[in-house]
Amino acid sequence: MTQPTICPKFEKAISLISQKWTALVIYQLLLGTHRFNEIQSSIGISGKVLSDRLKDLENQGIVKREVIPETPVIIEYSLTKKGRSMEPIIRDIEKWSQLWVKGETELS
Amino acid sequence: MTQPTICPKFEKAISLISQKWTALVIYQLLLGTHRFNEIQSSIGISGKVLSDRLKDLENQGIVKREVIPETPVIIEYSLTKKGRSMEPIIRDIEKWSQLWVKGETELS
DNA sequence: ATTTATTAATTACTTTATGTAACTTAGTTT
DNA sequence: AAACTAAGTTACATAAAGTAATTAATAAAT
Repeated sequence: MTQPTICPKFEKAISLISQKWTALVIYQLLLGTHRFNEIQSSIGISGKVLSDRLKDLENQGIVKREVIPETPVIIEYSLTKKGRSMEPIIRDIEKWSQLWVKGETELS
Repeated sequence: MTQPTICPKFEKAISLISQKWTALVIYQLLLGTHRFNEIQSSIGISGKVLSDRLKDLENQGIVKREVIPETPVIIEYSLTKKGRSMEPIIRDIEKWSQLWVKGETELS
């Protein structure tokens, strides 16, 4: 009995959004271009992990890293077209959370 | 300068789907009721982690665990209404993956 | 000219999560 | 009785994430 194997593309996508912080980074960048420290303080991620995530996302073509040769140098992160195409996923999670997730003060 | 803090409900939802295996378990249960070993072999998760995930999902009211008093006992897992309400999220990920994720053999 | 500050990281170390494989419990077939 | 199956659990190993100090490059302050 052969198992109906899961589509590798779907699996890749799932492992992307199942990686801690990835969805929140994308959520933040959906609001517009941000600098490293801005992302860090807005979502509360450590520098180490943010650095890792941004590299991953850049390698996957989801985030664009731009060096602005001001003094001192400014590094801007933004979503590519592929990155922006994930907006519906994030919005669905947002909608679902408002309908189904209990807030901190709500009982049962 | 106060950071616009992220909605706690949204954060909860994000941390739910950002947990490894959670989305794949839900994906599998969207196909219908399954037993422990069926889920295990269909998505390739270890017994230990599947056990953890099912407990979490049950506590959050996303999965229902039903003991069928056959001999030997059968334990069936299925989605609750809340669980089924996550279908759009999963389907969006599925759609996105087909459009944007490169398969194994595809170059660049 | 040296000290101090800032940004975008990196490094070393700790804690938490996940993976692996053997074991358990209860009932079942040989 | 020995072996099998389902649904886990346990002990141990590896990987991922968290924390805090450090670095490199440049600027501003003393």
